[in-house]
Amino acid sequence: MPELAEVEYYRKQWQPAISQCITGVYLNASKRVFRGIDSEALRRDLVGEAFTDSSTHGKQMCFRFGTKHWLGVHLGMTGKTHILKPGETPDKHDHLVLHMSSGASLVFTDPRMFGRILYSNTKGKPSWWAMLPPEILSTDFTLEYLSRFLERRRKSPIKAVLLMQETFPGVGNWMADEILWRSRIHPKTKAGDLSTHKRRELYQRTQEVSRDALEVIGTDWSTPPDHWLFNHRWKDGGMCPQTGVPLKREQIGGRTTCWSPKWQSLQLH
DNA sequence: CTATTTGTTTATCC
DNA sequence: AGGATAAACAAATA
Repeated sequence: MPELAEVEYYRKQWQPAISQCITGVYLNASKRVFRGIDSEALRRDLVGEAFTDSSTHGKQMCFRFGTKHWLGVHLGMTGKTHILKPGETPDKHDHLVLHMSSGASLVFTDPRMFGRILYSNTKGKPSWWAMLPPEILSTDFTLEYLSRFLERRRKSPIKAVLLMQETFPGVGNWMADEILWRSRIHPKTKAGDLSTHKRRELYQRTQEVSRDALEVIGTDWSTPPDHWLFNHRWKDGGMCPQTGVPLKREQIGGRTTCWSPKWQSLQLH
């Protein structure tokens, strides 16, 4: 499920264990979520270290232990984090379990295993945590920056462009649809065909949807209000909250896309 | 049985 | 070279 707000929600799930020490690490190195990393080092080095910090960047999470242990968690399509109370046992898809000094355990679970664990033992930020694009709500995410990217991806449908993490870190399928609906832009519009006005609209709605999502979902996973597209977009038969007309659903940019005909008009150059 | 899934990486073609 | 597109990954759910 995870886009930027859901990722923020899942980051917070481990917070009750902040400042506790790791007393043991359970993992199964053969699971796909550990692809490309030294999971044996992770298991060996983390024991005895204290949980010192956590943060997110788009869909990436970073948990710090001591001063030089960096644990990256990407939730993929079905990843989750939660805490196991003392005495509770992990289930089939709990791929990483950190036993803490309180007796509780920090768990990363992911049935589909599109998620990924990263680990570095370095004094400063590892590259996977340092080499990241500007966040959508940062001051470096400007209209000019956004416009340059739209020009570079001018031949692609705007829906596909919004899903590109190199410039829209944390935007996923539902956020992209919400942004385009609020901007009144048809998802099939080529990125290069957006007028100056529509580019500004897209910029402002992208920041707005990020803020709204963090406030409503990122805080306590509340259900968004019915005046968002969110509650209407998931299955066939939904109605546009603005026009009352049935929403359309179709594959665009390889993903199921929902939009409101008439409300979102196709821009042509 | 089929089709679907809030994501990313890789291969292939242009 | 860089961009566009589709397939692959894997398991649950309807």
